[in-house]
Amino acid sequence: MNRPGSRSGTTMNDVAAAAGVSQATVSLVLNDAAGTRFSEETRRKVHAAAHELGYRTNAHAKVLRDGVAGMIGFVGDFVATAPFAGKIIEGAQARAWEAGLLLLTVNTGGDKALEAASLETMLSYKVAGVVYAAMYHRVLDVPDVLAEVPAVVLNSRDRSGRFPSIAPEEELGGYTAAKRLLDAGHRRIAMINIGAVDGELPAAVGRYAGYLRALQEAGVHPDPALHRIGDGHEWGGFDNALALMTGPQPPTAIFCANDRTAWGTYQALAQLGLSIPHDVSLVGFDNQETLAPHLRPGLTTLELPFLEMGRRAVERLLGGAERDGSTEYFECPLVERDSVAAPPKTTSSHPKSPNQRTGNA
Amino acid sequence: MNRPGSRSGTTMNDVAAAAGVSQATVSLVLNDAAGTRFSEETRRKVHAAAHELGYRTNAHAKVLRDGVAGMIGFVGDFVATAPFAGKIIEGAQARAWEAGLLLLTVNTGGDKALEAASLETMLSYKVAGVVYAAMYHRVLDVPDVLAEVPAVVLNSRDRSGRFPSIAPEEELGGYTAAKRLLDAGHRRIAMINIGAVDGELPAAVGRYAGYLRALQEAGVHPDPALHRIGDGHEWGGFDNALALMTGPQPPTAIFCANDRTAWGTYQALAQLGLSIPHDVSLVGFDNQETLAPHLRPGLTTLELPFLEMGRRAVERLLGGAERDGSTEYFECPLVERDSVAAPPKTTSSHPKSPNQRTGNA
DNA sequence: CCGGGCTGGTAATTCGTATAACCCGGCCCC
DNA sequence: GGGGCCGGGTTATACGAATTACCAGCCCGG
Repeated sequence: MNRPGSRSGTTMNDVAAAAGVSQATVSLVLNDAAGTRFSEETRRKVHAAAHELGYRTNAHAKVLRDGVAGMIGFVGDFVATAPFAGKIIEGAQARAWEAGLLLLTVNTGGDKALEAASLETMLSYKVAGVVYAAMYHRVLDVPDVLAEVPAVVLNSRDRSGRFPSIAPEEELGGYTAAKRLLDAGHRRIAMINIGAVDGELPAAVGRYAGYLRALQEAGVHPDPALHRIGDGHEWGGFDNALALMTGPQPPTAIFCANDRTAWGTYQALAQLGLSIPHDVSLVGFDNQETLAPHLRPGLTTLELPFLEMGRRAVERLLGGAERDGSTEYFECPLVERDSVAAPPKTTSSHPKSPNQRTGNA
Repeated sequence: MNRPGSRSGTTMNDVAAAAGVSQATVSLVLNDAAGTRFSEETRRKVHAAAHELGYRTNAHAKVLRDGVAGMIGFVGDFVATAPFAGKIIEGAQARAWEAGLLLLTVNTGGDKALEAASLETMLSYKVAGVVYAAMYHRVLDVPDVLAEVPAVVLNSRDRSGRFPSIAPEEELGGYTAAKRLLDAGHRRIAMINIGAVDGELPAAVGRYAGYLRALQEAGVHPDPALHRIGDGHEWGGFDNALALMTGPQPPTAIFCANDRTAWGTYQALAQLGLSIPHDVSLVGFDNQETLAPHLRPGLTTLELPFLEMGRRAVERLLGGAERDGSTEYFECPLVERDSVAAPPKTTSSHPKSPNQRTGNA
């Protein structure tokens, strides 16, 4: 009764006994090992016995012998919890499964002790690699222990440059957003940011840089008064939108550096009686699926390609330890909805264009 | 080079050699095995060597011997992806970790083949049990293979009654929601449901039943015209709210059977120029964290206790295979915000109450 | 009649850990 | 002075699967 493994289920020995062959034969037959020959009769008996007894291979025994496990560790700070980032896990898991691997996930909630302990456990399970994921894009310090195993940093960058990283291409995203508004004809384009542009938030810094580049490329001189720092939440959008639209020279379009900020902006514009996109055009960022498609009108925004990023993280892990520490950037595609239109013709305080259409109200 | 396990890291034998003792001694010392005696000197040497060499136990070898692994399987349909249900994983993981266990998670996305395959893999890893989770509360069929291992159904109920299940207490939730509105003084209380009440959606059926019970208990005769079936999304809320409020006898309060429906209702009411909670009071359901707290005004709603449910699922798994197939229901606490007030005094089309306050506009 | 090759399989070993069984020297006690 | 016992370890084995080396026939050619 105290014998370990007493409830371990059917083993190869049981199958061998039932089929009247040796354990080695069972192993070779079931694995269809190359370069071996067994009679059809024997194969049949083995398969029949295995099926009969409900044989299932003991993964631990296999790993112990082979030295490599069929699991990948996935540790994140709040990834499983973050409302929109579940996709990142989904992508990682999908790719892992294609390679026949399972994901060992831990959500540390920012607890460094838990993080360290779970990494230890993962390593003791001989995971084939570890994906170290962050809820939001930042520069972070990777635990040293990860040097012992293939590891990649996901949705962030490794400060030390030791590990390959995967992150969204923020600057291009900002550029795309601003360009979309420029292409629609806007010239006074505000941006409500989600953090300081001299801080450590690549999203805030990059998206702003892209916004500036687009403006300059279009020959529009950026007005500092049109760039405002929000908090990344509704209030940041609400307050800043209110301030912008009631200011001396209100913009005709606003680039909100994330969707929640955009939501706050919707609410502020509604309060002011301004319509989207007729009076003001809007572009968001994140394509938060519980939000962006459901706003009225639907929010045109940029999508964080979490699914692909998750996939790629595992892909890179599997591709061997290319210990190059390079960062791979993922483009954020523009998702068109209905929050962008041409600027209103009436508010044109700078009648620049000579051949202005004969405007009927 | 082809030797398996060549990169397997330090083993107990290495430690034993370094410390000048036998492998058994290392095992006994490191595990602090009861009933054994070793000199302090030996213990020190062993620990020193282990630390020196960076020894880490090989979990697979241990499991192989002991027969039971330190992992719990977690398979869900869309749980990892669903925006609000990440908490369910978080809770499960937290409880598992307290028991020193890791979660092996798979998100099947509804793919039955993937589900079967990953369950096989989990079982081959000798998981201590499996949590079978569903994105939304329903009655489902559990794969037979789960009978081989402790298993519990999470956020749904097992049709066969073989497995313990954990689900939210929908009826009480509906009752609480309606009672909150009754207590605020409302008598014409509508409900916009998220599905048919004769269907297989316990949330729709249960919440409606609770709503009815609260009304009847308060002596309010339910008006069938005030119960409407939506689709669970914004449009269901929008359309039905519009219909309700423009009907012959509009309600003074609406119970929306989920938060997204409530959001649609907000939008409809805004369009009609009605204010919440002054003109109409609202109660939602789900306490979706990306939505409910951010609406204006904040939505009073019922919270699905996912964190606790996740915890409890693992707890029940660990508590041994109480193969009782009973369902354990979790109460949904009311989360007060600002969408409920007393009914407007002016619209009282049924002057029932004799001592009506002298209403000033 | 002997050797070689082929067919169809088996015995033995390995992975890393836990643990039951055992062993040896010294001390105490009768 | 011998047996018991205790402190301080060691030896051996099992867990389940994969794999290498080997083995027993049998056939065929020279």
